[in-house]
Amino acid sequence: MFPEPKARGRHRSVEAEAAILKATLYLLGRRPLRRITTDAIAERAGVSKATIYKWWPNKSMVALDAYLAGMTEQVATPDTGSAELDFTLQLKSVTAFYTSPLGRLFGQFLAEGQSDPDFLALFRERFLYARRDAARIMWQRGVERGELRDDIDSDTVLDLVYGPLVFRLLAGHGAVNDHEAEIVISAIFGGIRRNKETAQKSAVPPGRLGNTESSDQRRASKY
Amino acid sequence: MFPEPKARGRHRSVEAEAAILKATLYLLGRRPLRRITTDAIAERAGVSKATIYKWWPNKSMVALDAYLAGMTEQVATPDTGSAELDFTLQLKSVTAFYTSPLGRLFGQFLAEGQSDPDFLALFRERFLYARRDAARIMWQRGVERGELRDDIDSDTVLDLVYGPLVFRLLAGHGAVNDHEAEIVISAIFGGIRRNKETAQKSAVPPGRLGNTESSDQRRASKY
DNA sequence: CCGTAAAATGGACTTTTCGTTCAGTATTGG
DNA sequence: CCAATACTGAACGAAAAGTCCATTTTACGG
Repeated sequence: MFPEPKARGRHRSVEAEAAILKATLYLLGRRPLRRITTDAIAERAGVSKATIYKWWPNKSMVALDAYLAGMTEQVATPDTGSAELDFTLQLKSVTAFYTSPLGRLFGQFLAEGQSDPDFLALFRERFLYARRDAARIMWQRGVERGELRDDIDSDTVLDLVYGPLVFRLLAGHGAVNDHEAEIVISAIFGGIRRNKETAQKSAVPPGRLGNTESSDQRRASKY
Repeated sequence: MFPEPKARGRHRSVEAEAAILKATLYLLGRRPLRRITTDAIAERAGVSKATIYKWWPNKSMVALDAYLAGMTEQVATPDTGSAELDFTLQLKSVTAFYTSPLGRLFGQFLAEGQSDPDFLALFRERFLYARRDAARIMWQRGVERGELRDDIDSDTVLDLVYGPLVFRLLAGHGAVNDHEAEIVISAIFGGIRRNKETAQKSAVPPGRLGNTESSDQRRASKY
């Protein structure tokens, strides 16, 4: 728990560790994790490859450490008094991060995890759950204020909120931006079923069918 | 368009192609795509590796072909007269498929696509969009019957429906099964905002807060 | 019916990357 | 000083990707 400068022999080089993480982040900003080699990290960090393997089991773990270290909490957890507004701001903040060079790593890590269960578990523990705990607070506040249903599990809600844009981020269909974040949140909060409330709000006459071809990043539909 | 046995030289071996796809499917059922080698496919198919590389650019493409060929339309597109029921049945069907040996490949392909944009694009074209078009029909029917909001883009709806469970499938948090499918659909259709309708339906007294620890596959929350 | 060009295949080859090893050197506490 | 620990640099073997060339199969023109 305490800092222990009591080790017997030569101490671990903090410069080397910092250089490794920095070099890793640099490379991760330029190409996917999969196409980065341990040799490249070692060379750019000015460090022997053996030093890297002494402290990390593989490059995925180096990348995860670099990610966590380089991420100085870039995502907001707003508290405006309105749960829907909180979630909208939060999801906009998240989409902005996930489409940034550093944030794109999220998809890389999930990809890596598909063939490495241990890594995936670590990613959940050290990144995903921390984020989800923060977002859960927003849900709790909304429930306590009586704005939100109290019969839905908060984990379900988090997946409803983040799932759609994570899906888009990974599959690459559809845009991931502020506008889409707003649409997703408003749909989730109001539901997609037609009822009195939405029927009143709807600006589109009932005769007009959906499929309005609004999303620019979509191919031509067959229907 | 027509079968053309008119090629000049030696003909492509249909046995070899079939053997390659079959061997690939066999291996994909046993370990993740990432950990399957082209040599292993070639050996099991009784075929030279060069033959594989002659017809496919890499093993991901072989896997995609094997996937599409081996998938005899295992997912239903129900038409019960109720959009919510249709989507519930459909999502149950999808989760069953995605948790099956063959269906797990969905995540593998998305993972592969994170470091290979061309492959990801092809995956969208040849798999994702076909599935989405089928599901879109269900949405259209619901809109035409007046059950569903006509001011929401169908692509948004598809991401709302599939995104949450795709997210769970890839990140490995939370369960992916019939029960969760029901919960997701009912939440999406009704919305998560508390209103008269949900307040009536709620079996939980307003005084009791959420976070009921219902999901078994969740770690202990910090809150 | 035969020779030839075109195309496909098989086996060996090269290249890349990973992860390890090891001998030598550097640094630190006791 | 010495015992312990860390870092370097280079080399190594294994695994996997991808390529090359000799061989085989086929259609076509004569």
